[in-house]
Amino acid sequence: MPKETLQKIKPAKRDKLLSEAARLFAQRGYAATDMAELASRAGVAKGSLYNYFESKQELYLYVCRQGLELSRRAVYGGLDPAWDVYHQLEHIFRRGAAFVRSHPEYLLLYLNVSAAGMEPFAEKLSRQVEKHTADFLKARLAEGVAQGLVRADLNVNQAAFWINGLYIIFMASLVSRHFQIRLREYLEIKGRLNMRAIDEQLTSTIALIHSVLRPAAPAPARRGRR
Amino acid sequence: MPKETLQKIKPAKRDKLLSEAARLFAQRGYAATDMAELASRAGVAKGSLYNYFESKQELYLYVCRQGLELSRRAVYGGLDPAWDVYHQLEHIFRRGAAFVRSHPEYLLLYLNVSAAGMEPFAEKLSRQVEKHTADFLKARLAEGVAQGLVRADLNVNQAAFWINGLYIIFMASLVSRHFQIRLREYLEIKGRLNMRAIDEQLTSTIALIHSVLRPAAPAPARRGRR
Amino acid sequence: MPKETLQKIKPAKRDKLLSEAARLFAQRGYAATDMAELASRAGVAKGSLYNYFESKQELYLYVCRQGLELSRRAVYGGLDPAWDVYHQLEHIFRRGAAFVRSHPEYLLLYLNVSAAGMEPFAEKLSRQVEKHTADFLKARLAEGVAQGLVRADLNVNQAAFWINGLYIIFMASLVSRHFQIRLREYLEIKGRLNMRAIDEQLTSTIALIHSVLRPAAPAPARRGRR
Amino acid sequence: MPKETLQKIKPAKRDKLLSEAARLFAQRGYAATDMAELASRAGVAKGSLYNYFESKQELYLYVCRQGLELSRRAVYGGLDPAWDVYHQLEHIFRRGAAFVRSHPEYLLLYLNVSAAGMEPFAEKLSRQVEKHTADFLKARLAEGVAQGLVRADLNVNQAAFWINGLYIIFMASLVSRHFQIRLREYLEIKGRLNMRAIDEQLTSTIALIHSVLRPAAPAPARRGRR
DNA sequence: AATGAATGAGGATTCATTCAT
DNA sequence: TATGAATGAATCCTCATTCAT
Repeated sequence: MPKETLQKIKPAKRDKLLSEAARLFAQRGYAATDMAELASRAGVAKGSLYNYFESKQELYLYVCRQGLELSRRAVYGGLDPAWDVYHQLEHIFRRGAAFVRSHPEYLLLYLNVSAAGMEPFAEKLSRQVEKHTADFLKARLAEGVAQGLVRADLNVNQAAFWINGLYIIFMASLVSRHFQIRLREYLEIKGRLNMRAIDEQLTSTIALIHSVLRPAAPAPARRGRR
Repeated sequence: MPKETLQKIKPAKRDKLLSEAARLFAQRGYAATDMAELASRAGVAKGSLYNYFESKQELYLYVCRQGLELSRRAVYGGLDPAWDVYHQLEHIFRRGAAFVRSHPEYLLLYLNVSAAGMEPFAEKLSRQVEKHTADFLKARLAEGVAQGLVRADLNVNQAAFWINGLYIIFMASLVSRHFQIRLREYLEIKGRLNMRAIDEQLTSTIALIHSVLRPAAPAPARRGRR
Repeated sequence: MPKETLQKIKPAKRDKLLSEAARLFAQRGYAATDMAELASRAGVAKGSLYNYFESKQELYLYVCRQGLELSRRAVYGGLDPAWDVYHQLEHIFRRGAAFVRSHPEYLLLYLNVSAAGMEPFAEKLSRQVEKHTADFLKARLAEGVAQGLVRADLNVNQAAFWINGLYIIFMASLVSRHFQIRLREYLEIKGRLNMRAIDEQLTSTIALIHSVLRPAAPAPARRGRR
Repeated sequence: MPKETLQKIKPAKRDKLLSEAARLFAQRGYAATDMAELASRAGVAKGSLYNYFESKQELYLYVCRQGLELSRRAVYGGLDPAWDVYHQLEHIFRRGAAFVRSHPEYLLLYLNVSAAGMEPFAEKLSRQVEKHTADFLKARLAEGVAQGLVRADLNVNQAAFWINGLYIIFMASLVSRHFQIRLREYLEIKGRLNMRAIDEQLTSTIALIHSVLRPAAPAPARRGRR
């Protein structure tokens, strides 16, 4: 979607441009981001932006898509298909949190697509963004069911839906001011939001998912477990 | 925070203004909302807006706070403190969904506070918004634990955190284009998002919460525990 | 020129209004003075201003004229026609300085008539303002000449012109920020502008005028003076 | 202080802009000057003004400073340091009058700095404006004293102060409506203000200065004093 | 291909004045 | 007569985009 010119410039320049764009859009939001400021931060002439992209919108879309790509690579990279559902889920949550901490801009961009006035972007991005994770989660859950690791009566789609829901809320709590404040209010954290608190919360969320997915304890042996 | 003049105008006019403001801000977002258009939609002169509010910001804040108030009344109204946790939770989810369906604007405003560039608003609104629900959920859960209706080993704060997280994601799915698309993707809904689908999802989310909170059930011996 | 209504209100109220108007117009200038703020400072409803005056312009003119009246009374009051030119001139300079110090607003209004964009006001005020002083000075100088106190070859009109010029510059130095800065630069005053410095300057200005008006020393006795 | 962009445009365009700005600001005053109108008069887009200057204020300051520069060059240009005080003073008065007649806008801008509400500009401009002339006048007078051309008992600072005062009033009479009216009133000029009248007045003002500065003249014994 | 000056629609806010109460 | 809410023209400034160099 960007012009071919974008491919012709030095990769370092392109990367600088795209990462500054991601940072700025994430920080200010789409409307409040100034193309002139973006150009100057990226060390590029204002006019050049329009040599690379048709418009601010196109640039924004491209940055979002690229962020999605990066996020995916970071989160799904190193994932071994041989692992069981639980292992894979935990991997995703932990890698996701790590990536979001080092690159908050991409999650902020994601959250922004649900903001008011961003519908045109949602139309173009949302399905593409969600499909991958939805398919992945559903597949893992189905496998889990098949392997007897997951309750057989689970509604796989719904489970994927709320597992991802928890993921979103959790990640949002790491980057969005609002969700940070919310987290602190719920968890009654007074001082700084330290990594330990986050980690505990992460662990507990994963445990929650486990406890819901796990097949009901075998009927005859209800006693004596744990 | 609004000027006193706001209190002196005819309630019908004020209500019209505030509801149009909520609608417009929710639809377009803060930055993209034009005060002139708002004025004309509200049937008021542009200058009059500034007789009522110091600035666009103040108006926005007021509309958000008012939306919060309305939402609370709608959601918590009719709630009987004698009900048990599960009943109360279900009431809130169902009333919440109903209110959000009839007044999507207020949830959209809520979602917007977490958007990029809205940090100044988050600082002023978020705690105020979240505290009420957080306190309510924690109190109900604690009661539930005391009554033996909820697992004794539950971390109440964390539980409140993710219950509300599910609530947010669910409600967002009713109003935000992005979350609608996401819902349809996860639940594989092809046609229109009908009320039945929503209701099923609601029911299943409530069931999920039940299943997590419920004490591990020693089937034969429900009596006599604790 | 103001509406009759102005005469019907309580004198205290009217005085308050006019003095606040003078202060505000003097401080901010015509354009930057806000009728609403003026009303509120004067303890009067905004609408009432328009019951008393047709327009901001009319109010401004009235305030200027009233200031002129007050200034005159203050400056020319207590002046004894029996005094000689020099005595009368000194009286005027000293009374002028005293009045300007206690009511800077009126001199500021005067200075403002010469500002850009104030031509419509100049057309209506300037002659009226200047005529009185011009006539007075010329008459005194002519008398002085007739009495042999003033050089017979004096061009009375020109002398009146520059005597008043010195008066204006001097008084301006007491109230206008620009002329204050100028005074301090010329007189090399570092600290605060104290009353003594002002008084010295006043005395020296009067001496200057004396020295110019005084008839040339009698030819035969050039030696031995001073 | 202006943006670098200003230096990069065609000089003709820049000159046109600055001279139109000077004219308009001088005519209307700071507050009443409309940036849009200025732009259109200068044959420039509104937005371009903001490519050259941060704000209306900055533009105004720049125009004033530039006017000061031009005035100085016009007035002090062609002045021979070998001339005596009187010659130099006369040069300055005559050149000043000529410049003010051909470029009234700059003197109007100067006068405006002393208007109400212009204090922020006075703080930034006044000392800079006055220092040069003050220093010049004092230096010339001191030289005059040293050369025996000026009364030894002269208070140089005060003399410089009122000589410049007369200069200001005189020049103001050429450009400000108010001071024009005042001049006509004092000098009883009925018809148009012709150049002859101005010139006479100029000559007489210079004569006045001479008469005050000149050492008391012991006619027979000019030699041998001090 | 890169640059950055030029453009002008757009948008928040102010304020003199009007007018219904 | 007093009031102050209502009005909308006016004004500063921003910013995406274009285009000449």
